[in-house]
Amino acid sequence: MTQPAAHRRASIADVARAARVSVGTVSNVLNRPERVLPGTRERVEAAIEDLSFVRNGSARQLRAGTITTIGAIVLDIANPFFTDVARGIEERLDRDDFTLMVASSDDDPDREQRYLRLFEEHGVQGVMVVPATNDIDHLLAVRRRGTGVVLLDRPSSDPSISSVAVDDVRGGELAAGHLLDEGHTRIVFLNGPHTIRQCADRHAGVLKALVAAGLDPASALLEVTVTSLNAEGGEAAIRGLLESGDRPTAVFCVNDLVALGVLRTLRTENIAVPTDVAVVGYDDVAFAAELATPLTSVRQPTHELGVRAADLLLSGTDAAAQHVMFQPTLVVRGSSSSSAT
Amino acid sequence: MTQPAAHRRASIADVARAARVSVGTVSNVLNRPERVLPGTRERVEAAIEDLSFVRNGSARQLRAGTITTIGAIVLDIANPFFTDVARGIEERLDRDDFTLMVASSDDDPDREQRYLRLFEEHGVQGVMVVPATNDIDHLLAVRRRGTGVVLLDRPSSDPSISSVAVDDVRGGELAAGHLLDEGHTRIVFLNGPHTIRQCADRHAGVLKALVAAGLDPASALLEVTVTSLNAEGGEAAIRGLLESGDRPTAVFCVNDLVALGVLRTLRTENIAVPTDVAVVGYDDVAFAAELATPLTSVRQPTHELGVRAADLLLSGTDAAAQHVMFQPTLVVRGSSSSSAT
DNA sequence: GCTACATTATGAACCGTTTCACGAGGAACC
DNA sequence: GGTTCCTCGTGAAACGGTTCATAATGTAGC
Repeated sequence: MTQPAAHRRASIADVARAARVSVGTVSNVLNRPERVLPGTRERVEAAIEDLSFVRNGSARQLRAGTITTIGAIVLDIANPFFTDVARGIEERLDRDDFTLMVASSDDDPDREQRYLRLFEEHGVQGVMVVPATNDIDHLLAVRRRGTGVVLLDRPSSDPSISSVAVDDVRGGELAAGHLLDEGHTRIVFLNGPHTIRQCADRHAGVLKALVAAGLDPASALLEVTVTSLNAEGGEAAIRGLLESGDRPTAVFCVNDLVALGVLRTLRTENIAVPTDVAVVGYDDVAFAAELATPLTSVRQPTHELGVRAADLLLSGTDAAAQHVMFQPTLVVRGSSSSSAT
Repeated sequence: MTQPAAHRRASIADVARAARVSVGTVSNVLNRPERVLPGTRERVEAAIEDLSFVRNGSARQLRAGTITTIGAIVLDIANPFFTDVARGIEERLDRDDFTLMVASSDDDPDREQRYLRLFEEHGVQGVMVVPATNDIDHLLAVRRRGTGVVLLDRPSSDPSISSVAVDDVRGGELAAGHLLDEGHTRIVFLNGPHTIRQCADRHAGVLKALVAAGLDPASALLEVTVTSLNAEGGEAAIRGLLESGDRPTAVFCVNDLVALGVLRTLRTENIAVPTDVAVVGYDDVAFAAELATPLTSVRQPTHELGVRAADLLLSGTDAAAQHVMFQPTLVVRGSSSSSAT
């Protein structure tokens, strides 16, 4: 039995040698088995097995060109919103036998760039990105070079790039409007940085609601930027507010994880929800309804978002870009209204 | 201005031509800029910009050999347990400037194979896998061919493959033991299929606790296999039990998502927790403490699990395999004990 | 026996990088 | 002025597949 050189993966040439055929034949066995005589095929297959040969994807792709993989870059892989979207994407891709690779940018433009570059250099068919910054020039460049790009959870400002988003202005408006309806006259908004479009939009929505109610945003709104968009960030933010003596009566959180941190803190501080402080979240994650004080939240069609995004990427490499905008809905629960179910 | 051929990405040769240098020089500008005279370098950089050249990752890798990426294959990307682990992995990889690609197998051995193959063919330095089956021969084969493999959340039965796991037998024992301590004499265990090692192990732990308490498992334990390991699966399972008239007094759920579904259902059915039914979950996800009835759960050091796994993969390609086993702890809350805080 | 035509197998060209031995042109030194 | 060293830049040889024109072989038909 011929041994391959130690520590070197067997190549197609090794297989060819072992099976006493040419490399072309091995390649045919791999890609168009019907073209090779059963006897030869078996010999080749035996050699493959014997040498435990694995195709070199880089070489294959270098010559063949394409690959049926698409990449997704989300802001935070630990955020249920994004993973729900990812499930939607996967579901759709599966139908066309595409595979999905997920990477997390952590809101860091550099990391986003790094992964984007990695995906592009490896020739994925397309990337779905939740951009960490407002500026999408780098994505336009990727698009121009021939890789499909779909913006996730963010309307596209450019006609050449498709996008699938949920109306965040409307979401902010729904949340703030609800709090105002409940009689609050001042809202604390625990938001992320405005460099994240969703955050800026939700802020705009809040303003819209305040103005519609005839309030002056300067006094009726306090926006606090949380350090990280998760429970720890929410906890730190609300704790900061409480310690400064500025106890809010209504808190709108940019996502449910932040809201979770807020609820947790309010409970340990024995502050009643919604009597003393009303809380509204965003995303309506699975556990929102089951919390100690069920969380009022803005629901987004996450799964559908992912499915649709994958749809756009698969269907139209050449077709004109499409911009899909879903509408969010408000789910009122006990954390913001004592009259809620 | 020279235009590259339509629909063909610019290659290093195009750049060389445009900058009137050799391909070797372009490569040097890309990889060891200090070796080329500033003037030439600038000319090359201008050409790169001009042609919006992007390295072909396949070609690069084909020649250069390695790549600083590692792949992770988890059972369910929407499960917080796995994404928390992924965060841990990322944190560790970042320190060494490695990148992480995550894929989700959905408990499907075929999908696991597909992604494993994809990762291996593309020459990742290593893969971290939560295997969907008991049989890990395919992983051994990958390891033998030179790609690093670390088993995630699953003790390795093979000396050549490192693993990082949490003692699931102990976890099952803790959960069941606690329920028995609370006075229950019959436990319903909503478990996943035993083909998933974690499920089989937790079951073994439950048995151990029952036997230690002098009970006969045949009558003191009812194991129900849930269709999917999430809230919907939990809801369906408990609903099935209730409709069959077999109302349990103590339910142990294989993870917190399943427990969430159970709690949700019990609440809509107006069944009191823990008075009528005690519930224990597994994973101690972030929201467990904040639920309407705070959920008793088995806590696993998820983040640490990920960090340690990445550690093993990065440190020891050649070093002997290591098997790390963490111990879980039980966090008692209101869902299982009226005396809990 | 000769041509015509499938059917299989072959081997070289090619994909786009990196790497490396080598050459050209100075500078430095004796 | 000749030798030695350096600094830059060159060009061709890999890397490991796929593809395609071509060769070898066999079969049919006349």
